[in-house]
Amino acid sequence: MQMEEATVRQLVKDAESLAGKEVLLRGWIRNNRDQKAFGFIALNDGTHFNSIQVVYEQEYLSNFEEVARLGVGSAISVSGCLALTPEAKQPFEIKASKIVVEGESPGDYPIQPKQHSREFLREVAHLRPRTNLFTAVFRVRSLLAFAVHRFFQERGFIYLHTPIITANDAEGAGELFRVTTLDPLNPPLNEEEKVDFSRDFFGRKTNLTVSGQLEAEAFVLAFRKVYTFGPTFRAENSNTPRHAAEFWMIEPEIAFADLNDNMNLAEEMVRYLITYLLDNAAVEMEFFNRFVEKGLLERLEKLASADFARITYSEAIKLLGRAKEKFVYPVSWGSDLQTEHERYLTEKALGKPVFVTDYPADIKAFYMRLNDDGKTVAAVDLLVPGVGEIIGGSQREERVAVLKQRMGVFNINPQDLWWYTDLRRFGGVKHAGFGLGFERVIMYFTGVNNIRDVIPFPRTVNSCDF
RNA sequence: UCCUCAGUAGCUCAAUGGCAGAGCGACCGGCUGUUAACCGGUAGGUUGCAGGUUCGAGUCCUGCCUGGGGAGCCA
Repeated sequence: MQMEEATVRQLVKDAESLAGKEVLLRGWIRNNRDQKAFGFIALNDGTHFNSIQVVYEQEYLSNFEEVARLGVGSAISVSGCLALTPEAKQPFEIKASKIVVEGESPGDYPIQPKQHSREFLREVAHLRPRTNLFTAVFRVRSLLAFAVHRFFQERGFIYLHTPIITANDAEGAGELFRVTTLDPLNPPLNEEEKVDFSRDFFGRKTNLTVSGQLEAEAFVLAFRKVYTFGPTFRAENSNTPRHAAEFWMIEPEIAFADLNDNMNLAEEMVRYLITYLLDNAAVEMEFFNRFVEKGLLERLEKLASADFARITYSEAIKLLGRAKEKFVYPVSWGSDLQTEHERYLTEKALGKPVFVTDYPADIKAFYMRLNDDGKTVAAVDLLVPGVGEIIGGSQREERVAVLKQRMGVFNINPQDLWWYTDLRRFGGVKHAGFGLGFERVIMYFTGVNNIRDVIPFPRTVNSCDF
């Protein structure tokens, strides 16, 4: 008789009613402890953070010896009876009547039933999803991605796929990855003996996108509310726990909206995501709270209920000027906030997430709307304790004349972005948006403090393994 | 890119300039309810790489490589 296959997720949910029933499970061994005539296997079947204890006995298994020798990492199918064990560490276990070895794992399997360093696990990135930490991290990553879509879809946003390959060279958001089919050893040359990109695949210089914002602005003037959620590429030589060459960014854009609407959206979104996680990943969050960052849950619950702070850049400068803290970098109006300043603001002065708005125009991008004072732009950064900047956004400059003047200041030829200025000519309205670093949100919500540990196969400077 | 710390067994780490070790893992054996099981035994090393100082270098010096942390850039 073919037994119906069960999952650990189902068992956890319906343990009471399934007690005494025969079930079939398939999964991977996390730990195997054999004794003379019986043994215990911690089995993880991938459907739940928790592993299930399988009890096997010589008396009931024809292949007891084989099972007892199975190493960590081996794959098996288990048929057995679900037994409630209220007095034990685990609420229930499986008494095996049959175990089929699906795939053995020899003694050089690198993952042991103990704590490994994150650095070591990065070197075995193909196996690390079989550890508790990465099981939890990538479950949360998946849940958060879904929550992002749900948040926007519930509010009538259109999900927009902006191009991965672009010819936009104008935004200045960091170094670009060139996309080319030219032979690097023998490229075609023009009359000036320089590489002739007109003979490249697209007939021009192209690169991987550093942001979908400009394209999102085109769509927001048709759909009113749009968001992008996709990979982004920066060829920066950044060596920090917060930067990757390939990461995912969420970029909502809203029309008929100003900077305040923008912040309201950002705040509502961050809160929504936290609440979603606490409601849907309780086991994983409890794990992070215990083993990754003590007090994480308390911090997030507080975050979900308290308002974020909002201060202008000029207020922030005053606040920093009055601080007793000794800063390495001087605080002065006109220069960008240093990491130590941002940390002081969000961690010490205010002790919660803070929107800093209205930065000096000189240190922000050309597309940000010039304020009436002529000195600042309607920009906003969201700073959070521990991680720093997770959101950067602005109200966009919708006035053609001002936009062109600002392009001039930044040495951008308006012809190169003719379509972008066109958007202002034809029914342009005030609009705003922001970019949210998806990985930084995961870091912030899980306490995992290195971006390389929240990306399945991270790409960073000098590292593109797997 | 700059500053800083580190690199010793598969993993986590010890070793005053003087015999290269432990715990875990692996392998072999024991154990009637374990749960990072426990107990006994065995194997396992070009001390990141290349030079140098020294009677003698894992240890000191120089360069390089790799990794962590900090800074810049940013999400």
